[in-house]
Amino acid sequence: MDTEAPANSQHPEALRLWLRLLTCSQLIEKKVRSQLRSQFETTLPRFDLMAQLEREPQGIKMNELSKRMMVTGGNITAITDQLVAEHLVERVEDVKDRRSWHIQLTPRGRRAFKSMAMQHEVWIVDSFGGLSAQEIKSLHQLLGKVKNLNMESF
Amino acid sequence: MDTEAPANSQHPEALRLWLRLLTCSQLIEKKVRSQLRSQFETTLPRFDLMAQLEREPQGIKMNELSKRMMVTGGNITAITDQLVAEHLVERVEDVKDRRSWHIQLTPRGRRAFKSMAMQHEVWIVDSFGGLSAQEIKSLHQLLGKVKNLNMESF
DNA sequence: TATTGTTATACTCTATAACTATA
DNA sequence: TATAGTTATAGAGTATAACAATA
Repeated sequence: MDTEAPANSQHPEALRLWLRLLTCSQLIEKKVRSQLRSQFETTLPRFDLMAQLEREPQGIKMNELSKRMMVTGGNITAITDQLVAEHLVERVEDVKDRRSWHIQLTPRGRRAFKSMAMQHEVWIVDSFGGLSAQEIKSLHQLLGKVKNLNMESF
Repeated sequence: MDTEAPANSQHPEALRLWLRLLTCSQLIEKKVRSQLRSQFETTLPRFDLMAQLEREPQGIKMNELSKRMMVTGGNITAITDQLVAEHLVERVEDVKDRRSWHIQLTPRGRRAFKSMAMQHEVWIVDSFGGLSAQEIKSLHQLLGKVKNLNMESF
């Protein structure tokens, strides 16, 4: 694997970078989870699923949700069941393939998501509030490289 | 909260940055967790706890482990119990305060950690393998700002 | 046969709160 | 009273594998 790396030069730096990346995402994630719970009585995976649907009004198949959220299918069924029970999303039949569904936000789900998303945006903007527009851009770009590197093996 | 931010200018950028940060840490974390399980039959919190101890030969109190790992005390007890059962760490009495312990790696735990850490380093170096030393440094520095911003409110 | 989604299940991870013992 | 750690418990989050229906 690791043979091209210049002998033990940037290894400790990579480790420190990983620890810091993990700390950052944990700090923000904990904040988002606890706020979603206390303010909206919901969870991050449920919010994520609704966020996916909001961008695709025609709906998304279970399969595709599973890929995008990087979890296995059984979990998508469980989250969807909950949201259906609360009338926030619905399963719409696929006329061409009777095995699959298009999951869509209901009008109520759309309204609920909008009000959550507004607050969510405030939490996130706060989390990066000390960075300049340029710094945000740099971070985004650098993390783009990291993402591509690690998506390949996925 | 959000009043100083230049009106709706960098909000979408902050959101996109957060999604990308989360994706990156999830990709790497999934890889590390699954490798720790398949190669060493252990978990990330157990590895983390041992990593903390490795840097402090005199041992660390439960309390302090709880802060560093950002989880509540009951969980530290549970992880420690497991590692004690496998003779990888030990609880050493504190002569000055009979309520507390110093948790230390045993010699066996030290050996076990060393062999895991070598592999772990390879996984992490791979995860950032496409970045130059300069890019790693920039990322580390930018994430330092993010960390400080979000540690305050912690 | 392969694929879509479901069901059943088990385990990890975590927080909360009540508790014991020391300080 | 306050603090260090433990115990008990509940719920989130996830993966695996067997399954039914359809392709």
